[in-house]
Amino acid sequence: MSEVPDKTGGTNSTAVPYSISTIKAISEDPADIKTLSNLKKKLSIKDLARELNISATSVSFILNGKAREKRISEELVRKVELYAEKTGYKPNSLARSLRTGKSNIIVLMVENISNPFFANIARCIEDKAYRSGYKIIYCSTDNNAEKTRDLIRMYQDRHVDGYIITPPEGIEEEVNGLIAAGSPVVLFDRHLPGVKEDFVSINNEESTYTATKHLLDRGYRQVALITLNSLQSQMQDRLNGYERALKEMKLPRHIKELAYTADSSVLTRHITAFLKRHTELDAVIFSTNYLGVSGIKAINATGRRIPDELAVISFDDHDVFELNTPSITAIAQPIEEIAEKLITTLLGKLDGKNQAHKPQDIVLPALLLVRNSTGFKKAMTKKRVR
Amino acid sequence: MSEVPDKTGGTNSTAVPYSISTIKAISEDPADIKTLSNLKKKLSIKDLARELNISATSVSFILNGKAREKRISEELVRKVELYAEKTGYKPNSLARSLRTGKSNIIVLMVENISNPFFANIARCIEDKAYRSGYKIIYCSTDNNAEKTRDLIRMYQDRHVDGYIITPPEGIEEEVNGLIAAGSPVVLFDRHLPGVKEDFVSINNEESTYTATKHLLDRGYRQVALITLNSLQSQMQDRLNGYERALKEMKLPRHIKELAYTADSSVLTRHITAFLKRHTELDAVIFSTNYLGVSGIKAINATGRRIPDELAVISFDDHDVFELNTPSITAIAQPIEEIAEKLITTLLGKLDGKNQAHKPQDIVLPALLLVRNSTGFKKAMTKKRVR
DNA sequence: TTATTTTGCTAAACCGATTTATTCAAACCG
DNA sequence: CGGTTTGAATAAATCGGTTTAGCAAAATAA
Repeated sequence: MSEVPDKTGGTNSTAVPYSISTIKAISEDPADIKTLSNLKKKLSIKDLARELNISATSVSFILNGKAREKRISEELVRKVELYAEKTGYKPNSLARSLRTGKSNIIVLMVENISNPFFANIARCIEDKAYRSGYKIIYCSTDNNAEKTRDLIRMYQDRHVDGYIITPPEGIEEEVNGLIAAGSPVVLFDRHLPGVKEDFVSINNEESTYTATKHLLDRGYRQVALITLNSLQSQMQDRLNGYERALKEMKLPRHIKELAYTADSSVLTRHITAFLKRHTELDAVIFSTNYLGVSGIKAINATGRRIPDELAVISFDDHDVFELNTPSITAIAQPIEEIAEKLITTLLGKLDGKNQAHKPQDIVLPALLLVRNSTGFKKAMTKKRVR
Repeated sequence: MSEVPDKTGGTNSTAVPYSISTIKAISEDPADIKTLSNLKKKLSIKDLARELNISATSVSFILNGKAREKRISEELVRKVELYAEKTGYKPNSLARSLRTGKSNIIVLMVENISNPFFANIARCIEDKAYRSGYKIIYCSTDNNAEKTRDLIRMYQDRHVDGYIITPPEGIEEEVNGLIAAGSPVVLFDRHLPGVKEDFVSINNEESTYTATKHLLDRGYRQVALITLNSLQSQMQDRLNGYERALKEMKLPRHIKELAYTADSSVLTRHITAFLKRHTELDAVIFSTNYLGVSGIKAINATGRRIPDELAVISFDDHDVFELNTPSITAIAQPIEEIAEKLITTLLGKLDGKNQAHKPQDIVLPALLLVRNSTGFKKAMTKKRVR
C-alpha cells in the first residue's frame, strides 16, 4: 500500500479536471489466458443422467425433493445428490420456468429508482425478498404509461412470479390483465382507480392536512402548495388535505402545479419564477421530495430566508432536509413498514394461501418530522418592503 | 376535485402521526368482475399456425423477418403479419431465449442502488439502452461477494445478454467465468485485479491528489481522509492520491478507515468519535458521497464550523453538498459520460463487431466542484483552546 | 423429354427442464 | 397358481418457440 505510484494502469495519463479522457489497452498477461478453460459447456440434466447411467426423470425428481413421493431408492438419491453437488449442477432456470410457469422473481416497478424514497423502498424489499428465496428486479416507469405497458408485457412473458407497482395513470387495463391472468400484484404509493387489488400507502390526505394545520397553528396565513399536475391519487389526496385545512380556516389557496420531469433544473426554474411572483407567501408545502429539494434551491435563489421569510414543509424525508440550515420539516413516509407490508402481502399471495380474499387497502400513518423550517411566524412582518 | 372529502376509501381513519395502521377491504363492484374474461389463454405460435392452416415454422420465419431469405411468398407474409397484428400475438420470450440463448436484457449490478451516484448512472444507462431495444434490470451487490455470485449465476442461466458490473472484492473467478462463456461484460467504478476486461472509471488517484492539493494550496495542513477499509481499486487509488499529495509536502497523514455498512447512523457515530479525538485537524476529505453525508452530520454533531474550523471535500456530488450551508466542495464524477461510455462499450460488444479486441481501460476526468466548504485557512487559528 | 434447380412450405429436432403415463420385476393375496 | 399391489425407474409428452433438413411442385436447363 505504501508505494503504488502507478496503480491505475501504467500510463502517465494526467487526467486532471477538464482533461481529455484517456483510453488505452490493458497489458495482456499470457499466463491468464488459461482461465478460458472454464469454457466447459454448462452441463444439463441429461449430462448428469448419462454420466450416472440413469434417466433424466430420476435426476429431476431427486433434485426437486420428490424422491420419497416418487419412491426413488435411498441409494440412488445419495448418488445423484452427491454428483450434483460435486459438479455444481444448476438447472437452467429458463427451461424450468418455461415448463413450470414459475421463476422466483418479483419485479418492482417504481416511478423513478433514483428517487431516494423509491430507492430505499427497493433496498428494503430486496432484503426481505432475498431471505424468502425470491430475487427482486426493479425498473423505473418514468410515470410513462407506454413504457410501463412495455415493461409489464416483457415481465409477463418472462413468467415473473409477482409484481409490486407504483402505477402511472392509464394502465388500468394492463394491470387488470395481469390480475386476470392470475399474477399476484400489489400496488403502492398511488391508487389506480378501476383496479381492485391490494394496495399499500400512507394516508396522504390526512398527513397533508396535518402538515398544513401545523403551519396554520404557527401563524402562517399565506400557505402555498407546490405539486405535480398529476391526477394520480396520492397527489390528489395531498391536494385535498391542503385544501381542506385552508377551507376550514377560510384562507386563500395558492397552488402551483408543475409537469413531471426528470430534469430538476427545470423544476427549480419554475419554482423560482413562482416564488418571485408571489411575494405574499409566508409558507410553502412541497408535495414530493424532489420538489422540496428543487424548492429549497429556488428559495435560496430568491434570497428569502427560511423560516422567517418563508416557512417550508416537504413531503418525504431526505438527507437534504435533515442537513439543511435550517433543517426542513418533512412528512416522512415509513419506508421500512411500507416495504414490509408490500413484501408480506405479496409473499402471502404467492403462497396462495389466502386464495380469493378481498383486496385490502393498507393505509399507514406518515410522520410529521417537525424541524426548524417551520418556526413560529413573527408578529406582523411588515418589514419586508420591496 | 372540489369536494372529495373521503377519497381515501371511506373510513374515518384518523391516521395522524403515531396512529395505528388502518386495514380494510375495498368495496367490491360486481360490474368489474367481468374484467376477468381477459383470462383467455395467451396464444402461442401453434395457435396462429392452426388458425391460418399453415405450419409454425412459416409463422416463425415470417415474424422474425426471414421471409425473403426463406423464400416465403409475399401473400403468405401479408396474411401472417396481418393476423399477428390483429391478435396482438407476442412470442413467449422464455421459449425463445431457451432456444436462441438471447434475451435482449442487460443487467446492471451496482454496489447499492439507493446511492444517488449509482441510481443516476442506472437511469442514464436505462434511457440509452432502451433506445437500442435493450431492457435493463438492475440489482445491488451490497459489496457482498456471496450475493453477487448468486446473482451472476442467476442472470447467467437466464441468458442475460450483457453485464455492467461494479464488482465487489473476490469475484474474479465468476467474472472470468462469464467472460470465458462469451458474455459481454463491462466493469466500472472499481478495477478487478485479475480480470482483463473493458473498464470505465474516473482517474481516482489523480482527482484525489488534486483535491488534496486544493486544500494544501489554501493553507490547510492537517488534512484527514475518511474512507472505507476496502481493497477495491477505486478506494486504494483515492488513498494513494491523498498520500502522494501529503508526502510531497511532508505533511502528516490522518487516515480513518471504516467498514462498509448500509446503516448511515453507524458511520455518523464512528466519524463523530474520530473527529472528537482529532481536534488538530483543519480539513477532511471523504472518499464517497455517503461518507460525506454522514460526515457532515458528524461535523455538525461536534459543533465545528465549516470551513473555518474544518474544511471539507467529499467524493461524488450530491444534493446535500450543493445545498449545505456552506456548500460543500465535491469531486464530481461525470455521470452522463460514464453511463454513455458503459452502454456504448457494451452495445459494441453485443453487436459483435469488434470481436477479439483488446480490453480497454477508459479513464474519464472528474471535476472538482469548488464550493464554500474550502475557503482559505485563517491565519493562525490559535483561538481554539479546549 | 429428362435432369436439375428453384420455389414455397413444413416435419421433425432441439433448447433443458418438469410431469404424466408406463414398464418391469418383485412382493403380496386369496 | 393367477391376479393384484407395490417399488423403482423410465419413456415420452410438454412448455413455446427456432432451426435444420427435406419434400413436392414448378421452373429451368440440357
